[in-house]
Amino acid sequence: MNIGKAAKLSNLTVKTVRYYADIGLVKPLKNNSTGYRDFSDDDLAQLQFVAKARKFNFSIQECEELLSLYSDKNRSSKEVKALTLDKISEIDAKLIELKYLRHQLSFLANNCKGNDRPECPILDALSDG
Amino acid sequence: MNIGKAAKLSNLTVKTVRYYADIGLVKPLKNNSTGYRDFSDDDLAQLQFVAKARKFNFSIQECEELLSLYSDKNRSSKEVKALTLDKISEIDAKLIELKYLRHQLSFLANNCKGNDRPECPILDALSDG
DNA sequence: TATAAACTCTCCAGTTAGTGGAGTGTAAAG
DNA sequence: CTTTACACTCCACTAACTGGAGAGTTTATA
Repeated sequence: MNIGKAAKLSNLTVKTVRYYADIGLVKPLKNNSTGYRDFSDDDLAQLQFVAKARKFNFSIQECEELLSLYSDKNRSSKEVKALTLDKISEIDAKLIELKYLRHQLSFLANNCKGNDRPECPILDALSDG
Repeated sequence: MNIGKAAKLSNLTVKTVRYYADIGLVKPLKNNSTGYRDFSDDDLAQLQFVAKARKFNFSIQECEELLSLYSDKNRSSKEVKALTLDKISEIDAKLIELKYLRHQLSFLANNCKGNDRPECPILDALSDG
């Protein structure tokens, strides 16, 4: 199938699919006369896989690892689980950081009257050495 | 003062300070004979301000807005508060997204034995159309 | 059959917020 | 007087795309 169809069926943009092909994440055949990429059903499955994994916050490089585990019939589930647990830890760290940030910002916002006067505890906090 | 001192006093790297000067976020004077940047106390205050705001997740562009509000003596605190509330909303959205992600990933991880066998519900979920 | 619309291609540039390094010049210390 | 520490510019790179130009291809319509 052409790139447009592959993109539609994987919920990715044409640009993104082309990009994935450029970096070798998928390897569609190429029609020599037209230069059009030709995506097989397998290529499509890979694209769908990557699209999902990206939504799960896996980086492109991690997607590559997952893809190779995915296509390795002799894989162990251990590695995939390890990768997933790492990702969960990352998310936990990010959650802590964001919660702290939110706490600080809402404290500042609560102390700011938000009126037409120049006094602003938010700016004071930011400029406070 | 020279860039090294300005960087140290604002907890930024020299590279970052130079970058901020390049994009015009601070405007230190330049010694014509040596080419060295010369940071005033005011420049330093701006750098410290930006360093803090960046830690609060404000983008460079938002830092610019905050800086101009900061140096505008006739500013109203309204705008600053609005910017801050926006930032809090952004953080909230990100928190929801991450919590959802975490939920899904830990569900998958819990169902994956993580042994030497190839069966892996994580990969199954990713490849499941 | 002609043409217009829709699709595809490559290549280049830009995005965010810096970081790393090469090559070179300047200032301070021993 | 030389070493060391600092400063400079310029270029390339990061992640993961996105936008657009300019050109070729395929399909639908008049």
